[in-house]
Order: sequence, then structure tokens, then C-alpha cells
Amino acid sequence: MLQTGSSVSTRESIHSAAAQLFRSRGYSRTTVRQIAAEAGTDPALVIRHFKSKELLFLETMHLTLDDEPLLDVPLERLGERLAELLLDLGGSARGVFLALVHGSNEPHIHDRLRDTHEHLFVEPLRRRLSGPDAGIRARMAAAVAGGLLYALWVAGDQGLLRMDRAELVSRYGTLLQDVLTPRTS
Amino acid sequence: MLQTGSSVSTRESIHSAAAQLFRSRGYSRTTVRQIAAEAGTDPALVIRHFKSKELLFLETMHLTLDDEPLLDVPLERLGERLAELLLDLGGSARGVFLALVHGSNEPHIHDRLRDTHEHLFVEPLRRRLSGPDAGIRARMAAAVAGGLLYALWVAGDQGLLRMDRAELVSRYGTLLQDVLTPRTS
DNA sequence: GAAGTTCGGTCAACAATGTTGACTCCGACT
DNA sequence: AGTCGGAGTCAACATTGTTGACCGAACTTC
Repeated sequence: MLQTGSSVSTRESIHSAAAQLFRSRGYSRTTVRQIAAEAGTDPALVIRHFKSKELLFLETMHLTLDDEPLLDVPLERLGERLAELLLDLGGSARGVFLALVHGSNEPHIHDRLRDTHEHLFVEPLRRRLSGPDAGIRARMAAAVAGGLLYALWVAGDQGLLRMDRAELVSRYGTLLQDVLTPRTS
Repeated sequence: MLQTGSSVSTRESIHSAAAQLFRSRGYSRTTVRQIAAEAGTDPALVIRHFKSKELLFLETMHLTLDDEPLLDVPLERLGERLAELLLDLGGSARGVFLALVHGSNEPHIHDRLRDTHEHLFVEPLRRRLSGPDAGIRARMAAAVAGGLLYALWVAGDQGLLRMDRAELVSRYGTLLQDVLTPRTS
């Protein structure tokens, strides 16, 4: 194999520098030259390694959720557990989510956001539900979950942000629970 | 008065051209030169009239909601009415909402989105509610409402988009109603 | 060991972007 | 008549993503 020693390390330098910058500054506000500088290399090399800024973005911005907590909880506590999961989702997840939302003006990034929404929220919930409208309920719960992240992070609702976490978990938990397993009033 | 005849008309040409382009192509994908061409004028004039592309964006992208339908409906049908309102919100409102969401990487646009969320959803609902937790319920309902628009337009959930409108109104209506006026189970 | 090929790296350049400044022009007021 | 202010035009600037030309080193092949 031809020398890959140096290439791998610089490629990874670019990758991690890009991930950090995209998370903290978003897609449009981070420049290829910034990434190159942070990685200690040349802007041209960034493009050479990842073809384009957009592909680099797509390669670095992955949002995953450990869905074990959603699987091992009894069905009647699924809403509460999901609420906990969402409100504990801080740090890097926030940056990735916002970068995807903000960048989704770009078609490919929009596709990525759609996929993320699907297999981050819809699918795990769908697997826990049964009944003819299980799909619909899963999608609605996913929309409610996304709505929480939207209100907190995208819209920046100060009222919700300042709320006591326990109360928010409780209220949003029962709300999600009602969507997932409706009370047949 | 000094000649304002021509200036007003070109200024309005720029305004409407910008509004249309921002709505259909978003903030980052519409260029000042495109706006100028559409308005039949010069890129420099666009900046001269509106100081910057961002200020032009803020001046054109306003999202308003006719909240009368939320005021004249009995309280126990507020959720359903809100769901109808959200799902009828098509056309230009969709473009403005998406432009704000996508552009809110920019701090000033983020402020605008926060204000819009506040006085489009939170305030009208807050006014219809009473009780010690009225503010919280209004904010949560606003988050759910935003979540619907997020799932439909930002994430582009195909499952929800293909759903029967009447069923979506019914399901989301009762969901919102439960948030606004909780059943004390 | 010599030649050659392939890849990482550097540099300069390109087109397109938002924005600015210099300059012209024309209508309005003194 | 003259001057003043704002609208319009044009050329330029810095910055953006991206490309192509070159260089050097390491591995392969004879």
C-alpha cells in the first residue's frame, strides 16, 4: 500500500476539526479555510479528501441515539423515558441537530435530516408499539419530540429553557405517553 | 419633497423580489444579484436601500397569523381549531417559516424566529388560558404546534404528509386540546 | 540500483458572493 | 442660474468554495 500514514492522520485532523466547527458554528458560518487552519493543513487538501464542503459536512454530522433506554422500559413509562432522553440530549447532539436543521436548506442535508428524524425517533418508537395505528402514533410522538427540540433549541423558547427539568420531564413525559398509548377516554 | 417617485417603486420592486426569492429559495441560496436582476436594478442599489442582505431579509420575512379563529372558538375546541389553522397554513407561510428556520443560524434571524414563535403561538394561546400553569401550558402547546410544522416541513416526514387531513386535524386537535386543557385523569 | 508511478502536500488562480466607493444625472429648492 | 441631495451605474474589493499545476517522497517494477 502506498504511504497512508500521514494521509490518515491529516484526514482525521480535518474530520475532527470540521466536526467541531460545524457543531459550534453551523454549516454556512464555518469556512473551508477555517477547517484547514484548525487542522493545520491546506484548504485545497480539505476538498481533495472530502470532494466538497457539503460532503464533508454530511460525513461528519451524524446524530445517533442510544435507544436501549427506550427498549428496556415498560411500555407505560415509555413517554417519560423519552422525555428524559430528550432533555439529557445536550452538548454535541445539540450542535449536530442545529447544524442539520440550519443546513437543511441544502437538499442533501435535508435528506440527511429526514433520515435522522426517521431512524432516531420514528423507528425506535414504532418498534415498541402495536395496533393498526401504531405507525401514526409513532410519527406523532416523533413530531412531538422534535417539537420539544425545536422549541428549546431552534426557536429558543426562554420560558421552557428556564423551567425545572423535573417538571418538564413529567409534563412532557405524560404528553408523549398520551400520544404513544392514548387513554381511551 | 425630493423626488421619491422612482425610488419608492424600485425599493418596492426590490422588496417584493426579495420576498419571493427568500421564500422559495431560502436565505443562503438567494443572492443579492438575483434579487437585483429580478427587480430590474443594480446589486449596489439593493444594499443601498436596505443596508445589507440580512436586513433586507429581516424586513421582508414576516410571519403573521390571523388569530381571530383562535379567539372566537369555545375553549374546548381550541385544540382542534389550532390544528386546522396549522394544517391550512400553506403557500407563503411555509416559505417564510422555512426561511426563518434555515436562516436562524444568523443571530438576528434567530431572534426574529424566537419573536415569531412567541407572538405567533405562545401569546395567542396564553390569552385564552387561565390558572397558575397557564403560561406553561401555552408554551407546551406552542412547542407541539411548532413540532407539527417541524415534522411536516423541516424534517419532511412523508408519513405525516401523506396522511388524511381530517384525521390529522382530529388527532392533533385532541392532542393539542389535552395540552391546553388537560383531562384530570 | 534506476526508472516510473502514485499519492500527499503547497501554491496560485478561478468564478461567485456581499459590500463599498467614485462618479454621473436629474429633480427640487434658493 | 446655481447648488444640493438622492437615485442610479460601474468598477473594484475581500472572502467564499473549488480547481489545476507543480513538487516531493515512497513504493513498485525492471
